[in-house]
Amino acid sequence: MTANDSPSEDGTPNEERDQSFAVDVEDVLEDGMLDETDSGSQGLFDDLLSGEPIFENKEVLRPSYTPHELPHRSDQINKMATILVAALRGETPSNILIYGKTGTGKTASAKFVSQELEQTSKKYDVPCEVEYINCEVTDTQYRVLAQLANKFIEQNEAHVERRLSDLADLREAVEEGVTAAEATPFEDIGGIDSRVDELEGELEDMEPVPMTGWPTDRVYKEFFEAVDYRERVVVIMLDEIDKLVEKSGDDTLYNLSRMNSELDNSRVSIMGISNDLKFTDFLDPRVKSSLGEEEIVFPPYDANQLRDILQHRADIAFEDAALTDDVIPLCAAFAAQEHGDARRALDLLRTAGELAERSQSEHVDESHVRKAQDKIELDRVVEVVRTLPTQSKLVLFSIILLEKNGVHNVNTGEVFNIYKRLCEEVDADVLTQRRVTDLISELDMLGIVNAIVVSKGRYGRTKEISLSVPIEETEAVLLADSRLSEIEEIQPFVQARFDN
DNA sequence: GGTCCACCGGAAACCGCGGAGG
DNA sequence: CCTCCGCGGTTTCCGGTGGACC
Repeated sequence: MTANDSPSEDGTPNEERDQSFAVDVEDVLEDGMLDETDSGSQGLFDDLLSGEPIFENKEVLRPSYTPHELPHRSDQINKMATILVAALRGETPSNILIYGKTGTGKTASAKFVSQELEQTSKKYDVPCEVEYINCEVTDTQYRVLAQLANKFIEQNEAHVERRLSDLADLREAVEEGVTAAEATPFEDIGGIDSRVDELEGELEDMEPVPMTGWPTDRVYKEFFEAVDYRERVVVIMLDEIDKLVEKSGDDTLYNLSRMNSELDNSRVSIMGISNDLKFTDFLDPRVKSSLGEEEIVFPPYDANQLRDILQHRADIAFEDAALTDDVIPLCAAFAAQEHGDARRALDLLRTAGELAERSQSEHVDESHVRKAQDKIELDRVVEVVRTLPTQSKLVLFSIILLEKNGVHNVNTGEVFNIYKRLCEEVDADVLTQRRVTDLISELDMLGIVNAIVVSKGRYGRTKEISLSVPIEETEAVLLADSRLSEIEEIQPFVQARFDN
């Protein structure tokens, strides 16, 4: 449905704000209930606000939420920690490559570990930083480098400004009579001033990299210098790293992985996160070996593990006793069928809760979960159909027209005839039957239609095609396409053909 | 058993397009 | 700037096929 529900792993850093916001909403809910009993007047929203609230904090169920505990991932987390602890000793940690399908907790675990790492580094005052980049959003070498460069330039600026204010304090102290030599390495105020000038000069040089326009090697140089500006260990987290390689090759990774040999002050370590287990096949062997020094695999969750995860989050997300007992096992079972995707399971649970809320029932029960499953499935289909290429839409529409006229298990020939006529109607070029059979097979792969080859003996051999999605909704989506919306007159034609 | 329908699906050629490279 | 190459989508060509019917 909306963009919010799309399964993107965007790392929006405003969870805390969202949570506090969610709490405010709950407060409003309470107030609303009181007001209603007082005044007795029924406004538009009063109905919706009345009744028991089901959610206590819905944000916990959203994909962007980073949990503080990740059940069944302690092995992976510990392994990451044992590798990254080198950073806290000032050594370079090995590069890490993390594999796992969507919704197996890769990003969440990695973010959790990096938060811990940064906190610990502050505690012991070891300079160590983690930079997160989502390569699906930042998908070219230039953008990756520019983003990193700007992050570090910004930090360096802050660092220099801090030093400047320290020096200003010091200058004051010296003027008040403390001998400079006692407190500082500077001999007198003149020494401090010249150091201030020096730093201000450096500050001048730190300009951010523009989002476009520079040659890539200049951006690289800029990034390199920003990182090497002072002593530290930097962990670069590249999420969806397979997307980056797919779209812009392995140059970026090559450059990043050989940086260490040229850096004087700092150390860089790369942490790649990939959905695709085989993506290293496309890499330069040198990059492959340096990047995959350590590999961590995140296997899909099974139904029991999913149940733990859901239980864990549901405790926070829902009001006490808002869920009936079978809700969580059912969500877990559904999601386990879908390759153990935890995000999917959480989505299901949240949608079930929303449906319950909307229908104003006091509990979330099994029926809501089933409805939620249907709704998510429908949303998926709508999305797939909506983004289909025009030719495929025409083919699908032909099948729908036939189906609507009571022809089930249509064969390729019939579909092709209708399709041809449709093409004339909307002024699209007509593809060959050969090609149309391929399109039908694609629709089959997407689960929109079901096509099996059957032999009708004497009367040939063909695909029997039947629709496997709800007719009305799908048709509505197709008609929403500007090119297909003009079709209306085709109905009599199908009828005529059918009469033959 | 042979025929033959009506399409399947592999192979290869073709065609426009965009991007790398001269 | 032009040229060439690779690529995805498409067309052309064609051999293949399971089983109802003769």
